[in-house]
Amino acid sequence: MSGKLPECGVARFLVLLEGPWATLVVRELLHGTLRFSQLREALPGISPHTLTSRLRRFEAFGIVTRAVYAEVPPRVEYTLTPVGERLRPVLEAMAVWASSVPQLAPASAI
Amino acid sequence: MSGKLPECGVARFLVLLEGPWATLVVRELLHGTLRFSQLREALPGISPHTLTSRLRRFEAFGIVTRAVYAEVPPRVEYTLTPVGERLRPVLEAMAVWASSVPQLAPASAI
DNA sequence: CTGTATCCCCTGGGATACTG
DNA sequence: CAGTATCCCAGGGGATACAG
Repeated sequence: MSGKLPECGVARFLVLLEGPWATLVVRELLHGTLRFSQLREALPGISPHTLTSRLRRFEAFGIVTRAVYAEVPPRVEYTLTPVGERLRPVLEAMAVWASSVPQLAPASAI
Repeated sequence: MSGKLPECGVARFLVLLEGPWATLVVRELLHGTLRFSQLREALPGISPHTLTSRLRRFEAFGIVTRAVYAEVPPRVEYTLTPVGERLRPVLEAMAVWASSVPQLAPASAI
């Protein structure tokens, strides 16, 4: 789908963080390393299907590392790479914008 | 779709700028007021269908104003509102991130 | 020039159920 | 616990054609 997009830097960001949940997952990981179940708790409403999908993409893009610990019960931890950490200013800018626009069109959106 | 998302500020941003083209349209309008045809030229590959769809949403959210001039041929100009202008830092942050990560996983993405 | 109308495809995302 | 497997839906986006 992204093949038709202009090849600018912003476009690469948009492909990586495609979909509403992607950014929210990154946002949680900016708090530090988290396990799969911790991400699910931190993101009420997300399905395991979606969460796995986003994490796999993040791994492929190199913004997240996946550490598996052979324990019982099993433990898997996800951590942002330095490249992923560098997304922090972007997320902060989003938050700043949102806080500066308290009332935004709700159901009026098409 | 967004009904299940957490109600945080970032989520509102994500709903507004849903889809890869949305952000790119805003990016062009940050250069100043543009006509429909100018946006199409600046965004090679976008269909009129998609462009109209995004612009209508932006109007509904109040980040873009639509000015129609009853001329022949007709002229319609789109301009960012102050709220829309405030998105500039976010786009800049995205660009900074992208420029700091020259090589990002291409076809390896799922 | 500035759209609108159809029709179609793809992918994000949800629900549910089921393993190692 | 950490997923995977299916099936399904909604909406973004493209292509084409047509209208004011």
